[in-house]
Amino acid sequence: MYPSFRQLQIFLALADRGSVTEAARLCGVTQPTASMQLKDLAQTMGVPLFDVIGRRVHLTEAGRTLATSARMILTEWEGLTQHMDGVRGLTRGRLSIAVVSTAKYFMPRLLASFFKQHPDIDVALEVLNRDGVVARLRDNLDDLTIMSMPPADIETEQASFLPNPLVAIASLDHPLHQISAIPLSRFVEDRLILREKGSGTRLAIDVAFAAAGLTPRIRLELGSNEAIKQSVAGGMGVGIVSRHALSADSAREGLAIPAIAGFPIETMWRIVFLKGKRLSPIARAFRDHLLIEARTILTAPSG
Amino acid sequence: MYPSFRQLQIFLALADRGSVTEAARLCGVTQPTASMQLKDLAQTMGVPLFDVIGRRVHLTEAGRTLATSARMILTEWEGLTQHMDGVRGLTRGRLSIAVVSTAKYFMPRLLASFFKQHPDIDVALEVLNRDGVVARLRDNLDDLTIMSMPPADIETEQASFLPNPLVAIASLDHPLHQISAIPLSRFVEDRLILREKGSGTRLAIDVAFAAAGLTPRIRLELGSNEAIKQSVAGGMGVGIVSRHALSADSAREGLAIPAIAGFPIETMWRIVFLKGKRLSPIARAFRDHLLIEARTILTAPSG
DNA sequence: TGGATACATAGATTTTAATCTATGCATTTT
DNA sequence: AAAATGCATAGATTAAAATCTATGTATCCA
Repeated sequence: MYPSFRQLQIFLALADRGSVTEAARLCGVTQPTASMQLKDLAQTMGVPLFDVIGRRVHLTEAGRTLATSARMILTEWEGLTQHMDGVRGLTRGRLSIAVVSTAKYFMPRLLASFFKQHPDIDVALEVLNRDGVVARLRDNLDDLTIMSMPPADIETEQASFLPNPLVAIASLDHPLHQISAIPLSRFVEDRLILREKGSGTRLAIDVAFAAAGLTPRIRLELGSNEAIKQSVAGGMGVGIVSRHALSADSAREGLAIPAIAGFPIETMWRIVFLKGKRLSPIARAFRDHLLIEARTILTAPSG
Repeated sequence: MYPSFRQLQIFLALADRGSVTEAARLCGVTQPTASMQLKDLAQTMGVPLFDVIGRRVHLTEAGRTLATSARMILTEWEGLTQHMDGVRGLTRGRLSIAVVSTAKYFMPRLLASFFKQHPDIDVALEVLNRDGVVARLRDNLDDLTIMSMPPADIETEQASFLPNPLVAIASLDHPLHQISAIPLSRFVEDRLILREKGSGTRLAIDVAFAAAGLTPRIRLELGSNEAIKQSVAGGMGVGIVSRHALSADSAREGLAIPAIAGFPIETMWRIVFLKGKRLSPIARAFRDHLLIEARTILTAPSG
């Protein structure tokens, strides 16, 4: 029913060279082997592919047709294996990552350094809030996902690669700054400006407060860190964001970080993927890149 | 190094159905067999092609790439086998024939009746003088050749399918017509108008004359039967042509056939091909057609 | 007419391919 | 928790694939 790729290869060699012996040599087999394979192939096709007149081999019409198809098939396979070699060798391929919104502040720099090492790789970076990322994780839509609060109801493999401290922020003129060591109980007297439920930041905050036996009172629930910073700087209240959401000189943004007991809330950025998933070589390379380089790159002068 | 077509087939089934068990059923094998084949294929590629999360199968990026190539390869093969089935079933294909120039008078009718039975067949009909046909025969450029005088220095297979009588012709007012039984010796007193050396007609004439211990004296040597007929009708002398070159009513062309001893020179139209050549199914069909139908068709009212 | 060349076949061997049944393990559903 | 579903592995069997050496036969060339 089907030929073997080897048979096609030998047949193509025959078509090119016009000689069974030559074809055999080209394919690294003995002449009888090639002869046999060609015979089998002809039988598979059910039509004579060539005839031998004297010591010369002539392809039949059917043989020429087969040669064309065989060439196409082997070329296709050749291209595919080269592509796969590239993937294995990390010179090309596609890397798809879903990250939680706060990660957008540092992922670009990590990606940039990865690009330098693997210039031909395509990266698709999906930025969503935690719920969105978890949904993609569940459906196995990405090579890797990045978040701080992996879901407990899905079996995953995880690797931490960077601290993700959540800090309290207040406007520069907020009364909180007059106190030097602020107890958490004092802090929660204010109603807070926080990320929405469904965000990782919010989940971490809720978990931390619950552990202290407290529930935060919410003034404003916002879908973006920028919106929170703007609101806090505008004097609408105190908030909590990841330190990564703040620039190195937060005062310039009109924000200060009061020293509050229990802060920063220490979480970690994690690489997360479904348990049992076999990472592609590229994904593995990127994971290793994060594990090894994240601290270095993000504490360098430019970061 | 190479996969098997079967593996590609199973993998495509997997890609379509998203389940190993389904793919196995589709390909008519047990689940473990499919599982094994897929594993082998992945190993051949050197890259994971899919991962199993829970009871769901997800193709990897590499898997999708392979699926595309596999689909192309199997489609190509599918098309090819259909084509070959057509060739085997004589519904399509190409038939290449080289015929000696005199055969052009009757080949069209034989081809027409063959077309009726095999309408999708392409025919390439090459018309040359005998030397040209022999050259093509030697190089095995055609499925079949048609001639009366096969070369003796090439080993060929032959089959006669039709008489090819060579007749003497003279103009209607030629003095030869006053004689009732013309001896050959009288005939050769005239200088003759004949086909060129290298034509089959000429060769047959030379052979026949040599057998009678005579050599024809040549007045005019022409490359076409039509030219000979015109010259003879114009009174330039007597000639010899195949009866096939004459219409049923030769008088209308200004020609008569004097009754000369030794005429007509009886030769046969032959199907000729190199010994050892394996005829394509179409060529075989056409050969059979000639052997069976030639007399019938050419003696029918229209011929 | 030898000698060289080229394809085919025969016979044998070794490998590997393809497949099965049985079973294990994880996940999903009831 | 039990039943059902789905993939993987183990172990075994059978088939056939791929290959070799040796040999036969036809052809071409000098």
